[in-house]
Amino acid sequence: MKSEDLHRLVWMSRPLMQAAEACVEAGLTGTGLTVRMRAVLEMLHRHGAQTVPDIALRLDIKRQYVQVMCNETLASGLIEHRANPRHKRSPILALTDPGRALIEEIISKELTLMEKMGAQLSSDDISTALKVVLAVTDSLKHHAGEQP
Amino acid sequence: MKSEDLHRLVWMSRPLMQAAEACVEAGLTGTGLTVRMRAVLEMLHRHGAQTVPDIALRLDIKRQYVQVMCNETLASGLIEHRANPRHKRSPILALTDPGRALIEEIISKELTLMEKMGAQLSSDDISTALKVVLAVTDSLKHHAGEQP
DNA sequence: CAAAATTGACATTGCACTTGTCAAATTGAC
DNA sequence: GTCAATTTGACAAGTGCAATGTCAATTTTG
Repeated sequence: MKSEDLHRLVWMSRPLMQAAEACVEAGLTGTGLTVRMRAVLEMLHRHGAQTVPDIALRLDIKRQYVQVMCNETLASGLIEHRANPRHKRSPILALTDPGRALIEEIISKELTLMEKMGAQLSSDDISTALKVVLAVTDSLKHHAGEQP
Repeated sequence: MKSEDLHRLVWMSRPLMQAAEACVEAGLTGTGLTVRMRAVLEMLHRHGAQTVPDIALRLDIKRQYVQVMCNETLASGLIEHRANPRHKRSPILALTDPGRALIEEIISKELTLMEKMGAQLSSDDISTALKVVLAVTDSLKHHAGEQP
């Protein structure tokens, strides 16, 4: 039945996330990257150069922690400071060439894995699943927002 | 495209989980229950009376932590010890009447919420999404298991 | 029966993130 | 332009979930 399936789907999110993070972590061995650093690189790759508070907004975690993540990544030389015309105190973070090469390689490797994993699933089913998950996440967020 | 959708789906697991846990937590206010205690009650409700190590296996977390969760729940009177014929040292945990009533009420409330949220989604889409998520979780687990 | 495994209890630790605070810099209202 | 409010980076402390390590009691197995 519909509600039971939805309930099961929602409660699968934790095992799914754990399995996903374990895989990502496994794919990172040898790169010297941590999962946190990967997240920073991906944000800059997907949404372009931006400041620490921008990333914090997108990841929905506190800017203080994102600062730590970014400082780590800066130390690795995979991202760098750029002058921010809109705010002298808050530099824009941008991928360096090695950083861009690395995150593109990582994402490409992950996509290859996704291809293998999705081999026995239809395109339609996958896009349906994505649609449902996006909708449910949105509903849950709105509901939790009203609740308190 | 297929792999990109799958990639996005996998990375939605964290936001989905966070939204879900926030909603569950919100639904628990007033019951005096914590999310951990709810998990214990649900295990006993779904899979019947069982021991701490059994629950740990099902939740895939270490028995030592499950022990703590269960001791908390025991203190609340929502579950109780039963003699274990197979192991004197390891009592079987069972729902008390208040415990059963409470977890059934909570799950029923959650299902009602799922009904509302799933109103604009088709039954087929939801069961497809569940199928995909289960398959992907399984694939990821197997992949991570081979990797090291 | 002796050795190995299971279990509950307790202590310690790690991790991911939050919260709080400060000072410097920036922005906005007037 | 001036001054209060906001933003930002840096640092310190705290929180919650869970892993890890260990011990003694018990149980299972060879």
